[in-house]
Amino acid sequence: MIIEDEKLICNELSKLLENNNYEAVILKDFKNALNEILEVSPDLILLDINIPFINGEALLQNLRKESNIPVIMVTSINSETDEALSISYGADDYITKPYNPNILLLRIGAVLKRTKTNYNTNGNELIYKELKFDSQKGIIKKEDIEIELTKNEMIIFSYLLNHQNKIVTREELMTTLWDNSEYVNENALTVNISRLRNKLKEIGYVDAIDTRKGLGYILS
Amino acid sequence: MIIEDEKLICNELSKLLENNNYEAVILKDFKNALNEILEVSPDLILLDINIPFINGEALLQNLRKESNIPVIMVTSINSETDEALSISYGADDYITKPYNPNILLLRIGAVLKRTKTNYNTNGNELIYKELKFDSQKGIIKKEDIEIELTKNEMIIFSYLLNHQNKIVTREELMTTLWDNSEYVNENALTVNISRLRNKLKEIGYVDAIDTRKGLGYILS
DNA sequence: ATTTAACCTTACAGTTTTGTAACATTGGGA
DNA sequence: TCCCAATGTTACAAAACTGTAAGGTTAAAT
Repeated sequence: MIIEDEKLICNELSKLLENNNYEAVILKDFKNALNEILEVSPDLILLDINIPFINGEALLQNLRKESNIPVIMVTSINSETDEALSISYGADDYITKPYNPNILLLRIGAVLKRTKTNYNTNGNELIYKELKFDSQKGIIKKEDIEIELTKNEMIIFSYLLNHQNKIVTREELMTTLWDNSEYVNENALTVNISRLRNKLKEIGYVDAIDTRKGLGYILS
Repeated sequence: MIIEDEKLICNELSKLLENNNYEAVILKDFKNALNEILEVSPDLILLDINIPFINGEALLQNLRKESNIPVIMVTSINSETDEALSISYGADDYITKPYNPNILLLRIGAVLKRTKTNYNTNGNELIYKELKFDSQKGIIKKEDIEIELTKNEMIIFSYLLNHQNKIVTREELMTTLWDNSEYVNENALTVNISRLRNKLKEIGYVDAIDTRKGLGYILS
């Protein structure tokens, strides 16, 4: 979605995007911008910071209260203040006019790539050696073999993956698993670790999770 | 982690970061960069593109084969070619020297914020109106109330959330749920949707998931 | 207004998940 | 070397999850 008041630039951008297999929508009603954005729910917004009737930064700030749709700010002036503000208000990137079309496309591609995790269910793959772990469905894939993890195993494995090569304390894991519930046996964690290890063993990862006695566990 | 050959800049950066509650590590052995990075497993890398013994772009390219650690490229020349290359090789952002310390900090903050989904188990929160959904643990929070979703409900709700305001076909959901398994009753989806709706109803979201007969479902 | 395919609800039983308990093992310090 | 706290394993029963079937409801098309 293009939010920009100069018709000429709008059309240019539109063509550029459509020539590159994006679907472009131009926001018409600046006064009703927020509603229109949420209605259309675009995959990405190109937002000019200087448009009549509305303050681009304020719009971004309001949008961020309701949505994480990626936003690339387009600024006329290469002002560091604008840049700083855009980023702190939640823009995903910014570019200054006049822009180089190729760079704009690269930036759009880069933003979409790094935000797609939030927009595409299949973007949840974490990689561990030869394994791919779909942290949404809790499925570990090794070539053609697939292993399903239970919810607890998923939580533990995700946590370890996200802290690869770092020691993770038992307490951290306890909190992550049972944060807000009543007391559970300390041993419940040990058992769940054991179960996870067994599943990893099935696909040849025998010592993936190492115990550091007195400290915690480490995935390496 | 700072990857930079000018000692002076290294120290400046180090101080700046530590004054702002980051932990800074300076890469020493440029020839063994990739191993050292993976060993240290930093939360973010500041990578100068022009360092001796190694080509910054090549390093980034190699790093990206093994890890998604966020990288901010630091370039001396404001060359559009560099910029374009960095982004296409997988840098998360870039900044040109001489940099404004405040902007560098903002950019670091922004990159960490948007990438933390992959690095921090608590970064998996999706927002839907007044609800927060932890898509990792499958917990929906509304103020102080919490509701737990089962694995199937999690998958459906995540998918709908990621396609908010868009019609999602039953087939899409079937594939997402049972992609690689044997045949399941068409009705199994209906039942799971029904269960999810009931849980949403418990916290006051009665018509959150709307049926578009013949087309699919829409979360709005 | 009627029809009918699409969708919903409920109950149920097979299966999986999970915390607990009881006992086994381990590794680091004294 | 011995000891013991920390960690592992196994079995088990309660609880949760999930697909199916059977029958009900709905809305779009004729």
